[in-house]
Amino acid sequence: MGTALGLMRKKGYLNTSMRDIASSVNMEAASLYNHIKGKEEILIDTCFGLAETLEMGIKEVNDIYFNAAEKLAMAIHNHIQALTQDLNASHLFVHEWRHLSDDKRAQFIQRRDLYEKEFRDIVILGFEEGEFKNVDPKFATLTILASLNWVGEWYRPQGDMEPKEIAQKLTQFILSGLQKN
Amino acid sequence: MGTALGLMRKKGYLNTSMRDIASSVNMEAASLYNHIKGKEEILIDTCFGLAETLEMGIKEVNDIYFNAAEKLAMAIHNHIQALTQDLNASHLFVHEWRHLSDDKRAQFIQRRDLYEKEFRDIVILGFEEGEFKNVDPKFATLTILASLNWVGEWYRPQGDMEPKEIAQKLTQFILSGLQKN
DNA sequence: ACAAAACTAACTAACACTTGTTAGTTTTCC
DNA sequence: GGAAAACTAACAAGTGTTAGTTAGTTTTGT
Repeated sequence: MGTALGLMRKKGYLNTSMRDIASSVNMEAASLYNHIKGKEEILIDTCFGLAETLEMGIKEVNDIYFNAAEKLAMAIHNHIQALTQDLNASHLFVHEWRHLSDDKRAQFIQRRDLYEKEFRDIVILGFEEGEFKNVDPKFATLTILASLNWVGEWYRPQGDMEPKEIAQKLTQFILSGLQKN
Repeated sequence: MGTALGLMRKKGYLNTSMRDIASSVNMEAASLYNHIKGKEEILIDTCFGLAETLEMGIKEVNDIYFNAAEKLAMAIHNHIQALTQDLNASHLFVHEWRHLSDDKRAQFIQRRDLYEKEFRDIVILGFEEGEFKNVDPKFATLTILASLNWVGEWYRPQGDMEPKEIAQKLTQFILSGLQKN
């Protein structure tokens, strides 16, 4: 069902009809119901699937590293890997989760907040180590995640920057900023 | 028509029907057409209105300051002021412009790219001055703008951080990052 | 000043179309 | 032969928008 995700990224979830999806695979809309329960299943599976990948990524980070700078670098790397691996899925994850039904949306937000907290803990750890500045952790985390999630908007697989390089530059940027010294 | 923007922010542009908008102001859908040409006009006016505000903001920056660090600080400040001034409009500007009709969307993207270029020129200027690192300007600009635009997602007018303070922290973060030294 | 005309902004009703989904039927494949 | 997967047809609801009308207000001409 990858082509459905492509359509949804291009036209938006709400703007993509079951008939659109069907005709993109030379079918009738009704036939899709032999494979999925309904339109929302696509959104649910995609959003929660990527959520799981990201959660595994951040768990791995905490298992391996001990200091904040290394943790952050690997967390960023894993996040970018997950996002760039399927841009169509990323789009649904970053933008279209709003259109999940009420209960699913609540679940999604909860998991998202938990993931955010893992990042925030790294920022806090860095301060406790004396390595990071005494910034507002919530503010810093939101700003970091904004930068990461936006990568899905401009990254192109055949472009001149690979995910690994993007992650590395982002880490550099987030750790030491734009200014010299 | 501010309540229409509120609905569109809450439910999404496509998910907000003319009947929704009408009943939020105790009217019939047809009556709205005495005031606006159609649903898209709301999206057009909002997206291009905010675009104009932002363009004026960046023009002002270039009129007043000469060095890159000051320019960047004021550009960030103006951007945050514009976005936080009307969160409903910001949401349409950041997320829903995709649903503009083809020609309007093309115009919008063009102006957006131009605005992006103004930011990029500041980054480049900073390098030429010897004040900024030799980063990839396109990458840096996209990352910066991602951080700025995301503010609309978490900023709350009655919250504990004012736009001015947000802009200041963002500038600090972008210029010198998270790490000490 | 006052009737006539024009304008504003609301209404009801309807049009033509699209939406996600279901039921029932036929085809395909092993 | 029987399950999997396609089909046709239809449903009930919702979509943006237009037409035609009506009441109340404002502008105009004499």
